[in-house]
Amino acid sequence: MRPSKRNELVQKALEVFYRNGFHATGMDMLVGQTGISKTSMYKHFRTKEDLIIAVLRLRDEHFRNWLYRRMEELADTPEQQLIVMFDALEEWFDEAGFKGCMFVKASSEYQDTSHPIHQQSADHKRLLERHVIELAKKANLVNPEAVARQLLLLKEGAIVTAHLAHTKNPAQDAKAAAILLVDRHSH
Amino acid sequence: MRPSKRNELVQKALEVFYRNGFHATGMDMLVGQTGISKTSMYKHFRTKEDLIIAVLRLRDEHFRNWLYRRMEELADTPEQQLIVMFDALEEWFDEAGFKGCMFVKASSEYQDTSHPIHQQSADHKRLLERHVIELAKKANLVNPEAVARQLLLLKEGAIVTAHLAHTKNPAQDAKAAAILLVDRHSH
DNA sequence: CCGAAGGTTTACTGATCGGTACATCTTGTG
DNA sequence: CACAAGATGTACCGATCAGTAAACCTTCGG
Repeated sequence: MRPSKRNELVQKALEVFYRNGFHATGMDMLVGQTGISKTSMYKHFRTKEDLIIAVLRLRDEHFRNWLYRRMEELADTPEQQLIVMFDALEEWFDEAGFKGCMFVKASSEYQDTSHPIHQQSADHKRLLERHVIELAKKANLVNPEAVARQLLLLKEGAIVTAHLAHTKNPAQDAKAAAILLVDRHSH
Repeated sequence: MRPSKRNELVQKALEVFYRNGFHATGMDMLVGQTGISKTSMYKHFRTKEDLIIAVLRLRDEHFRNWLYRRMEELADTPEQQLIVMFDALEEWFDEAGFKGCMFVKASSEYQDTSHPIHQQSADHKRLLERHVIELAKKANLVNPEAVARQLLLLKEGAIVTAHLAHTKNPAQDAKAAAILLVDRHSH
């Protein structure tokens, strides 16, 4: 079983699911869009849900890697990295195919908290939170956990709002609030 | 055509869609859960999408009425009303069947910006924004539009986070940040 | 060159999707 | 009560859903 085919499937399925939604994307559409036969898919993944979970794992890896790296590229100090997170988000919002957070959408379609897909989405958010808390600690902020959670509320709000597009630039609104929050909690 | 049956249908469909999702809820399930026959449904609504739009309209009315009223009950001044919005949200999060924002979920399942369901969701957010901006103006805050948008980012973030449940109490985190924001913009 | 192991494709399954035709029942008016 | 108008329920439509059986290639040791 060549792993390259499997990776190719997950990669392409990610694009289709992100663009089209989970329930709205049938396995037959996946066949058409990926050029991979259905039987091959079911050799690699027992069910559609298993495929979605693999897709979310890949998305988690890609997104966190991208965001963390971009934050490091845009600023040197941990304090500034927390702020430029919102510049990185703005870049993402401006990308052509931007359609909001894949994990929010996944948990919207699989709402039961105990559902593996919902839990996978929650895991992603937990990993992000841990990283931002670490940065807040490195920045020597008072009450780093609380600041981190507040910054992440701004992040989630900005993503949702950017997708619903009822505000011109949520990333910069969020950044302004973030600057205030970080400033207030620095020594 | 008795309007009461129509209202009953929309009301019950709202509950099922909210609990179960839009694509995941078939018309047959709706028949089972509402006790209303499919033909009746299609006499009132040409398509499933039309029904969903009616559901979202009702949800918009109910939710905004509830939130606005609750904010007025919990505080007297416009400035304080902006703050206690997050106490009202917390009450919502603690309700038994809480499953996040119906409009975020709708726009997650109908992603195309030009889709009527997506636009309906965007309309709801716009109406909320207008109201919060008015409050910020009444509170005599500097740059009321910006503060209002920032508060709403916190609101959206709190709702998403409460649904994904990776943080104990997003409403109070958001409230703390809101107090800071409002304080910073008051004269 | 052979043959077999294993991945791939075609063609199909029962179930369910959104939506509809038509017969039946309910209701307001005389 | 009679009767027409309109709402209702049953039974069904083709299309599509997730998932599968079995024939079909490809590849590699000998």
